[in-house]
Amino acid sequence: MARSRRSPSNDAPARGALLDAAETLMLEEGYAAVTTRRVAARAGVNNGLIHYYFGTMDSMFVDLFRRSVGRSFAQMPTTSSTQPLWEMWEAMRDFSGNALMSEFIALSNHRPLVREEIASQSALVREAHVVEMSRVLASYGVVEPEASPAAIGLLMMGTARFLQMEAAFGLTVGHDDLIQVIERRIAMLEGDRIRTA
Amino acid sequence: MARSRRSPSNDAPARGALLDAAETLMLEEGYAAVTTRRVAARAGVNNGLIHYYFGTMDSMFVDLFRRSVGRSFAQMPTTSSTQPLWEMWEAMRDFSGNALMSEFIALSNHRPLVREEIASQSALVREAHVVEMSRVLASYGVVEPEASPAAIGLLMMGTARFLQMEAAFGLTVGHDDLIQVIERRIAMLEGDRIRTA
DNA sequence: GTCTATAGCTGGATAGAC
DNA sequence: GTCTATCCAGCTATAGAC
Repeated sequence: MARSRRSPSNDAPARGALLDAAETLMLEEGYAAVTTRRVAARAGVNNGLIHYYFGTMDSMFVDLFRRSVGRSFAQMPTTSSTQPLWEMWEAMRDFSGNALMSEFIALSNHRPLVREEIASQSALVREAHVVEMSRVLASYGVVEPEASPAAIGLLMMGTARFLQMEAAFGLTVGHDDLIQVIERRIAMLEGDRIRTA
Repeated sequence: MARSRRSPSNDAPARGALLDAAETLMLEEGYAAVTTRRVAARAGVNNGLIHYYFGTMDSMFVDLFRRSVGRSFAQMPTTSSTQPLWEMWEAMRDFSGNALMSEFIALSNHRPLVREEIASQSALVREAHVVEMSRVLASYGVVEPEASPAAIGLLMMGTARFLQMEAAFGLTVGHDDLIQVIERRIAMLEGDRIRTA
């Protein structure tokens, strides 16, 4: 397949390096540290290149967010999983994108473009979650209305995020208790977690 | 009681006006909008005054956070509440400090002083929550280990925060479902919510 | 206490050489 | 594509007049 010659190219090494640098900075020092100069320095290129590839910083943030969402989608448990609930729960808990997401949310407060992107992408992600959760619960014979698939998904997601956020501040009181409550429920449906690794 | 003459005074009108202005800016446009110039402009004073009262911006953020935590403490359900769980749940849900808290968390990522302050204050707040929750559950005869007081508190808090965050992006799928799940549990212990107003 | 003025820095963005 | 050089805006913080 012949390489198209449109400029600027979408898969140039420097472009990816810039996104990587921006993501690392965002995780390590917060979004306020993501400036043209610092991103470029970490990527080992000149800051002018950011505008060459992305136009504006707004646009770079949007591209970075899209890349991150794409990854989390690719990581979602497949239909053929043997323990889909366990896998969802683990994905929600250890997904390092949680920290990144917190930064994007704060960022969206003063960058309308980022805000719109988060809103639309999040709606898609949640829709996919609900579809998957409904399928899984139906297969286990769980019926409403004790808790709808959407509610269960929200509960797991909210808990995972909150625990992670607290832990980042050294707060862990009650964490193990809450994790056990949730995992006991999961185990009732699909048994103890089978370690694959 | 004679007014002490230490300078700068802690209850000067300008000082409070500056904190109010900073809080409003933080909520409306995110912490990045909280600069000396913008805060001073909104408070209707000169930006030099910020350094006069607080020294540095770091220090101003810490003072602002303390004030906010103090308020949320004052708002906590009292021991004599007739429906303490309902009141806690409502305080967790509509407390506008939730939005402010998100900003402080993001801010803490690159301001060590703010980070330490949040960590220590949050530990105190959670401790108070657990004590209160234990007392309430014990009075209802709820026993462990189905769910410890700390776990229940975490679950409510995490859910309240997550729902509010999602709602800020226009995401409300499954929210009513989840709220009902939680409120049904509360109602099992202390009956339907009695409207006081 | 509150102001003006300013020093000194860092940021986003662009023009143009290579 | 990648660089150097540069413009202009906005920031924190301080000095000193009132």
